[in-house]
Amino acid sequence: MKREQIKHSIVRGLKEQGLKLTPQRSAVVEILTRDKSHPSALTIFRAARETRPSISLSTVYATLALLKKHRLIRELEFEGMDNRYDMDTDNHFNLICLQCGRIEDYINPAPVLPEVVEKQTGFRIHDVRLEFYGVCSTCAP
Amino acid sequence: MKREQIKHSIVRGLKEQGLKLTPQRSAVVEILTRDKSHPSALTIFRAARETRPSISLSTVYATLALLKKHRLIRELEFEGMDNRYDMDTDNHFNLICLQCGRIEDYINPAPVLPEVVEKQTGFRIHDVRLEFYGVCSTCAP
DNA sequence: CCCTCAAGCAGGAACCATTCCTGTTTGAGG
DNA sequence: CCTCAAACAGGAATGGTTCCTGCTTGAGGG
Ligand SMILES: [Mn+2]
Ligand SMILES: [Mn+2]
Ligand SMILES: [Zn+2]
Ligand SMILES: [Zn+2]
Repeated sequence: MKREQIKHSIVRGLKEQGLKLTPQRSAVVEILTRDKSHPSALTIFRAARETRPSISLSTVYATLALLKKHRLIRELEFEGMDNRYDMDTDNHFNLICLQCGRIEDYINPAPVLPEVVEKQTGFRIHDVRLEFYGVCSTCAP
Repeated sequence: MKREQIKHSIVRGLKEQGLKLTPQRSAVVEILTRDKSHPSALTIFRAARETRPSISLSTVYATLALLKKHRLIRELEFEGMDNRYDMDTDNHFNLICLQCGRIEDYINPAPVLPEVVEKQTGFRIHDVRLEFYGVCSTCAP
């Protein structure tokens, strides 16, 4: 799905749940959409303050928690690194650069199918997290 | 690789690096080997105190950090859940039960090959993290 | 067999990203 | 224009992990 489409589906998701699309929330969604590096709460906060100087870090966290709760975004936790947020909730690989911290997407043509795992193991799957850690092509050309 | 084999390779790894296999470290490794649920530092600490009542939580953390540093074990960080430790550093899927917190292994017969991703993206891969979140067969029979 | 000293340890303080709390603001609906 | 619940800003609290300090241990040299 394209980023602009995902953005609209997030906004739609908020409305469908009877939640308000306030300027603060709009700013957070906008940044999540524009910043392809899977930004952290602090990064989003700093970017949001440029268009909306009075926004607080609490509100950014609250908005991210809200979006996460309604499964409109994905929260990724790391070791020794702030949490990062992924606007794409579809199953895909994230390539995490240990040098610059950027996280890019990698759409695998033949991903592992949860259904197959469920059949084999009896484990009921809700979410999938697929990650490669390493060095991106920009950092090691 | 079998658990007993992995245990020996951890012990061997310590010796190869000129590190001491103290009773405290031995206890931590032993528990990591025995407990298939990918235990947390606190869980390891509590189990270690049964055979070695004077061991401190600091030492458990230090030992885990040491093993991690030398890539003999794997640290897994989660949202709203303590870090967990995986004695198996090979690429495999972890099935994480959101109800009981247990983490089991799933050896995929056809995993995604890092080499393929590297060739396609130019991203140099060091580590792989593959996880399914859901409910295990014990919790939802 | 004892001494030395660096590695390792126990206990507790400090850290800091995230969550929680409280009083204030906002704006949709009446 | 009023009302009131939702949302917000600012700041305090939380807690798993890391850091710090002084003490212990045991391998290796004399
Ligand atoms: Mn992504
Ligand atoms: Mn595992
Ligand atoms: Zn990079
Ligand atoms: Zn379970």
